[in-house]
Amino acid sequence: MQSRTPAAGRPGRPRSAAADAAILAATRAALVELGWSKLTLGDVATRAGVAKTTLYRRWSGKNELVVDAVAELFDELRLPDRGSLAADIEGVVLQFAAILARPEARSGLMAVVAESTRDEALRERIRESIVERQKRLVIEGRARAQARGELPQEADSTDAARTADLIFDVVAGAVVHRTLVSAEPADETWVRDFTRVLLTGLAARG
Amino acid sequence: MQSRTPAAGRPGRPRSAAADAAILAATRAALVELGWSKLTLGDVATRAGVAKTTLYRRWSGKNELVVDAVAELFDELRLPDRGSLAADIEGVVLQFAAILARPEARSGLMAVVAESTRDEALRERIRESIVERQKRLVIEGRARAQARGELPQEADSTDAARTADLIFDVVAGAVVHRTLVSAEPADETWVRDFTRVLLTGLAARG
DNA sequence: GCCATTACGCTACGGGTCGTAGCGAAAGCC
DNA sequence: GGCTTTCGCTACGACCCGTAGCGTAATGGC
Repeated sequence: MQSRTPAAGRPGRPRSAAADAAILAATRAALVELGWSKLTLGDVATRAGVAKTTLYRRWSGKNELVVDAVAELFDELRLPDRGSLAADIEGVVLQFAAILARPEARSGLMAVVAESTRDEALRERIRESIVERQKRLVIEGRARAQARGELPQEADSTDAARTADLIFDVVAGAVVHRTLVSAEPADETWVRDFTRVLLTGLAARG
Repeated sequence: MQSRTPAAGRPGRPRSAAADAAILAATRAALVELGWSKLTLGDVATRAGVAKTTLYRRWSGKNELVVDAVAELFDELRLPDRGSLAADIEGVVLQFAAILARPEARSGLMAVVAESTRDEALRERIRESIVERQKRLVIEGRARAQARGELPQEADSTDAARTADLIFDVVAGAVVHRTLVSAEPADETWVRDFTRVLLTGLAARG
C-alpha cells in the first residue's frame, strides 16, 4: 500500500503504522474539504499531526498518496448472492455507485486517472491497487452465472479474459460517467435499466 | 466559448479573435507537453505570444480555459451513415476513441471532470460545451435506427430521453474507461465486441 | 546497559506559480 | 480628435513546493 514497504527485520526505529492510517485518513478529509487541486501536502501533514518531512519519506508525491487513500475505499465492495445474474449485477453496481457518491472518491479518483495519462508508473499503480484488485467481482460473478446456466461457457480462455475486460470497462465506465459527468445519481431505476441493456441488449426492449 | 462573450456593439478596442485561437492552441500544446498539473497559465501565455494579463481578462482560471480548449476537439465528431445501427455505432465510437487517444484530450478532459466534482459552475460548463453538445449523435442515431426498424419506438417521450441518457453514459463511459483506465486501445476488435453487447446483450452470445 | 541505526518533529530555505495592480501605448467607434 | 477598451509589460505579496539540517525518540544487536 505504501510507497515502499519499509521491509521487516531492519534495524532502527520502525515506521509508525498509526501515522500511515492518520495520513491516509487526513488525505481523504482534505479531499472532501478542498478537492484535488487545492489539496496541499503541508495541509495533510498538519491534519494528520505529523511533520511534512514524514509524509515525504513515505510517498513520493501527491499522486501516489491520493491513489493509496482512494484505493482503500473500494475494498469494501462485495459480490452479493441474490440468486440471479441480473440481481447480482444490480447489487454490486449500487455499491459501486454509493462509493462514487462520496466526495473523497469523486474528486480523488478522476484526478489521479487524469495524472496517470502522463505517468506510466502511476497508471500501473492505479491498475494494481484499484482496477485489477476489483476485477475479481466480474470473474466471480460470471463463474456463478455460468454455473446457473445464465451465461454460455467461453470456449477459449483468451476470449473469456477479453470478455471480462469488456464487461469491466462497460460497467465501471457507465457508472463513473453517469455519476461524475452526467452528475445524475445511479439509483435503483437507472441500475435496473442499465442491467437490462447489459444482459439482453437494446433490441430486446419494448 | 469564451469565459464571457465580449458583446457586440461595445465601444473601445475589440478583443483580438486571433489571440483567442492562439491561446486555445497553446493550451492544447501545453497539455501535450506538460499535462494538467504542470501546465501554468504563465507558460500558456508565453506560448501564445500574449501577456498573462490578457489571458486572465478572458478566462477566470485554468479550469475554464482547459474546458474550452478541449471542447473544440469533440466538434469534429460526425455520425456516419453506414446502413445499419451496429455499423453506425462502430463508426462513431471509433471516432470518439481516436480523439481520446490524443494526449491533449486524455489529460485535459479527465482533469476538468475531476475538478468539476467540487465546482458546480464548471460542471455545467462541461455539460453544455461537451456532453449535451454531442448527445445529438445518440438522438440522431436512434431516430435513424427506428426509421430502419432496428429499434422499437419509444411510447413515452420521457422514456425516450431516459434511454438516450443511458446509452450516452454507457458508450462514452466504456470508451473512456477502456482508453484511460485500462489503457488499452479501443480498436476495431474491441468496438465490435462492445457494439454486439450493447445491441444484443450478454446472454445472446455464443 | 550501550551503541548503531532509523524514524520523527521542527525550522529554514531557494525556487516557482499565483492572481492582481498599475502604467503607457495601441486600436477601434462616435 | 476624443472616448473607451484592450494590450503588453513590470512588479508585487502570498502561497506551496521539495529538501536540508539538526536534535530527539524508538528500536534491535551485542
